Amino acid sequence: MTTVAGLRERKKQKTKAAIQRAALRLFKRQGYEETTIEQIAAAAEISESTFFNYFREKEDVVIYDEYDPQIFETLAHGPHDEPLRKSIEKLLDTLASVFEADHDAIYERAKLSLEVPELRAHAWEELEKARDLISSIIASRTGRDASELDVRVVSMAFVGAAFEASIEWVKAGGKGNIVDHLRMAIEAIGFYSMVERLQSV
Amino acid sequence: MTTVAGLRERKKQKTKAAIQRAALRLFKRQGYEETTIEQIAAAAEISESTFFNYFREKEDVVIYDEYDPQIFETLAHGPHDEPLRKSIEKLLDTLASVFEADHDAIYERAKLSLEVPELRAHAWEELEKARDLISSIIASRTGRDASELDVRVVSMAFVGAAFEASIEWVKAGGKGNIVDHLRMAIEAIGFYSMVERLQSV
DNA sequence: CTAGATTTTTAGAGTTACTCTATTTATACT
DNA sequence: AGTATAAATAGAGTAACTCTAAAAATCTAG
Repeated sequence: MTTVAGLRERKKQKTKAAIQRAALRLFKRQGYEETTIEQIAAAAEISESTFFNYFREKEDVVIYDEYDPQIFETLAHGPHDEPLRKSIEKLLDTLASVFEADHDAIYERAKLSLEVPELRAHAWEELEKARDLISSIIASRTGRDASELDVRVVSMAFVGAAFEASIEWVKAGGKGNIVDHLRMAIEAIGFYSMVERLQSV
Repeated sequence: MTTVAGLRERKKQKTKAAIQRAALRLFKRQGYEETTIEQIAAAAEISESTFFNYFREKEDVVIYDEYDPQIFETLAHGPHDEPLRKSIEKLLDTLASVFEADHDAIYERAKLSLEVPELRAHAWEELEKARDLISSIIASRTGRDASELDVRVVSMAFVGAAFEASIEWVKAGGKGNIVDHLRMAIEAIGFYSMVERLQSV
């Protein structure tokens, strides 16, 4: 059935990546709002229709992250009985290596996401997905339900911390280690004791 | 100069409120995305151009909240030397009375803001304003700077808690007291001890 | 290798939110 | 009452999307 990864499938991935590259280049040169889909399509040598085959909307071309599945995997399918602190450390390591491997593109996308109001609003949506993921992890660690208010609130605090950390990183021009900011943010909210408190209820 | 509040000004407020009312009625009946500006304008008996005089974009008609200034006032200009817990309690009281006074309209708007993806993303933007406000309050109470990472992270946690609390409230169909949810959320993150920790640095 | 099935790309027409400019109408001030 | 100012409107234009139908590329079986 599937030939290792489907030749067709791989080609599609390449096209998608090419569109994103072309778009980001244009955004960097002339700004997000000033760049039209028409221009992106021309630069990527595809039709406008094809653009919308790959990305549901203009914003998606910035949001789309090929590494997301990898990070998701690390978080969702780690052993659920290891201490939370350890799982988080693993996550931070994964993040660090991803950021290192593709620093420039990630920075450009992060910068856009934070600076273009429209995109910033959208970025929040992504955070809600992250919150749900964290919630399910905390839930499985504490024997609570992921849908309970206090579990969600704690996850939200974590995700908010991550958001602020990335703002800090972008502010610093992508220099320095985002993971350090993240660690500091997690400290500031006392994340681990929040989770412990959940456990005892 | 200004005749008590400017007849012109009051008329504008009325028009704005009328447009919002017409829009919300249509949104409730046929959904947000299914309602066009043309329809709203017709229902409010104004031209499309006028709609855009009052609201920069369609989303604003849901986001716009006449009570915001009041809440802002309570938060920003309270005495900066009273204990934080007391300021927060004051805020919760203000919120409670606002919610009671205009329950239905507020509920409808909250429901829309959380259910329409486009609006939900926008709602986040509002939360960032709230975060900044909280940051400046915490800053003035702790002698820290509102722009520091840990101060922002703590404020973000608070705002995230408020967001989750309002989700809970909407989920419950607007029944029950949102302020109770909020209190519980603030407890869950250990907000007050977070702020104390900021103080001691 | 060829024919048919399937998937991908494309063209093009239509909708809607929003912008801009210019004109008309309503309100306030002397 | 007449003039300055502000608000409402018409109308033309742009760009992001949606939908439909057809063309082109790719895969699969015989």
